[in-house]
Amino acid sequence: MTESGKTERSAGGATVWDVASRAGVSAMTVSRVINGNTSVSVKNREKVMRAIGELNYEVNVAARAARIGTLRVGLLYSNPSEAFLSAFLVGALTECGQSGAHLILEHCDNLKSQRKAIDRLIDDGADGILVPPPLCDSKSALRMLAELGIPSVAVATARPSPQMSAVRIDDYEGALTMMRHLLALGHTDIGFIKGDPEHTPTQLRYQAFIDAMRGAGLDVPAERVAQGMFTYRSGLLAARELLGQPTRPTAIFASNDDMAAAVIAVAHGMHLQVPDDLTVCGFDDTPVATTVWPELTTIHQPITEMARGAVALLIEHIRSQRSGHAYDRRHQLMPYTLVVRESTSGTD
Amino acid sequence: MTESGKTERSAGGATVWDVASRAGVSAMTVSRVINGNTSVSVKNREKVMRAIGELNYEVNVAARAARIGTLRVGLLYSNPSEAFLSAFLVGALTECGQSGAHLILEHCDNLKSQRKAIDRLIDDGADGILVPPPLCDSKSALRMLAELGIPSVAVATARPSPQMSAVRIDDYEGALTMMRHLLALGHTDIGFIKGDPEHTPTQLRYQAFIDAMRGAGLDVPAERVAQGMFTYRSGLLAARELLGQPTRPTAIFASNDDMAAAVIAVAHGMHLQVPDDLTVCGFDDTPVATTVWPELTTIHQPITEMARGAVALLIEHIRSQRSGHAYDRRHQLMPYTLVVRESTSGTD
DNA sequence: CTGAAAGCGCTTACAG
DNA sequence: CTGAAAGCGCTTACAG
Repeated sequence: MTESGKTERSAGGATVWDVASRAGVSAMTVSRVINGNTSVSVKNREKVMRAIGELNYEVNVAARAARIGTLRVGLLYSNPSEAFLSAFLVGALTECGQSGAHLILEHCDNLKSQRKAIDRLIDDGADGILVPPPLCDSKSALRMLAELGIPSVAVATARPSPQMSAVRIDDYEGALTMMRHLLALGHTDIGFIKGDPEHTPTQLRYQAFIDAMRGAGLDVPAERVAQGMFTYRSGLLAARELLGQPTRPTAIFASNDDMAAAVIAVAHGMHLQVPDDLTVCGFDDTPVATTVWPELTTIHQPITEMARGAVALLIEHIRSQRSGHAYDRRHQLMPYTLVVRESTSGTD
Repeated sequence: MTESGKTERSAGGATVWDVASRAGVSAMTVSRVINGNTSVSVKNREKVMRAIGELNYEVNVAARAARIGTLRVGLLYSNPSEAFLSAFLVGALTECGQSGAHLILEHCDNLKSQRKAIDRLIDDGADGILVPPPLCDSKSALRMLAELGIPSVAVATARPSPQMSAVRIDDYEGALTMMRHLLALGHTDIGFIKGDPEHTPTQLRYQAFIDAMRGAGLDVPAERVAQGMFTYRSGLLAARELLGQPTRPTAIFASNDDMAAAVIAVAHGMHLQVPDDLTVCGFDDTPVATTVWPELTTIHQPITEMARGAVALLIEHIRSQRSGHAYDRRHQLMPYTLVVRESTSGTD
């Protein structure tokens, strides 16, 4: 516990001056390079980049923030599940921490409060706004943001607007991957629970189900599809509908985890063993997926990473806007993962 | 979107110099006051405090971090529920963000990896360590930390060690509050599901149940108490045990939400309506409490706030240690709340 | 395209 | 107990 440790442990320790002298340029040039400023000769830029690599230089975000003023990232949210919000916040806060930015939160419900929440965010000095679901699918919210011209990034929307940057997974491919898993297990009679029609992923996940069934030469009778709303309660109803048929499907694909958890509860109520008597799977990989028993096979949507990416995109946008550059909206696709747990098994 | 906005919106804008000139002292004295340094005359301290209030001064954490080096807060975690971890991270990251500190995570399972994880945390420059459950109840982990003499704070342990600061709720009083709710609803035949015996809150929550029953002049037959492990699955087993008796209790108090969610699932399986046929309640108020239907009546444990408090305590400890002061361990009790939702009702 | 200077707000020695 | 000076690492005008 010596006092000397304090400085020694400082991350790397190289400064813009170290990089500058090694590269044979001024600190200013180094600063310009690390901030993506274009007015640096290719030659100098390369020299600086090399020096940065050799010295293992990392910018001191605290010092930068001290000079530049702390960036404020606004988060406009309505009523996502708590689990989603937590995962999202972890990612957003982590990235903000690393960039020395502050996160400010604002909640809203209806249209009128959307307007107010956005105004409050801007009054509080938000330099850009993060828009998670379901707001990222709200036309009115997106329009307001566009009119204000404030940098914003949509997260986990399935149909991103070209006007705005977005970070998402491919919901269609994700659902297709789950279907391949079920088909590979030998299931041919599969039920599906749709999500809230207001959310953009709903249609894509359903379409993947239909396409996969057709692709396998299988019929989809109307009684194998139930409407849900992405809530546990709606899953309860949908599961009773699907399992109350004269003949039962051997598997149910619920288009999110909350509804899949409800299917398991209903199945248990009917003395059906999961997965022996009924295979169940969800989508999203939220905490409930590992809370219930058996744990859910699901598609992992990397919410935390997506939030990090969204903050990074937002900061990039704000930066380039400040230095007067044009900024092209970016649509970033993140990788999803099929997570096989105990709720799915073969048909034999 | 004028450039001028950038500076205007800066938080308040008052600096140590502003405060100093208003208080008629030097910037140094102001700095000493805001850092809790003792060597300032009472008179000057008061003058500074007044000036801070009048100017609405807030220290610029970015500038401080630039000068002092970024503080690193280590988080040593093993296998809490994801929901707990998320809520905890949100609080810890928020507080770290506001203090300009960085959070570094390290995971461990068994004893050997505990040692390694702590070493890694220290190698990575952790200035202090946060210890959430269940590690905060691990004697070996606490001993290692004590031997190293590194500032640490236990969170949500029911029996805090006097050697270490701790932030927690009163588990006994919390459980008592829930019992009063059940008793007030008219329940006299109440089942209880105990938690993992290795966790310190387990005993206290159980004791409160026993004491409340005795206090109301009610018996607690052995078959009204089942052993759980705080997991959903153990709750499934415990619920079957409790509800499989010739006569059923009218209410079940599960000592956490995961187990309470399992009780609801089992009850539904037996065609019992919750809360009409069976009242169910949990403890902790984790996301699952609002995911299941009906939503759970539970005791809200303010994990996010507790994590914030823990980080604040830790930073205070590190600061005073650095400036050579002794630091008294602090045990902070946070307020819990009874949250009444739809899973509990009266007996008539 | 490039750099020398001054400064962001705070704190660490160093004096008194 | 108190303060004048120097500096943390970076960036914003200002020159060239």
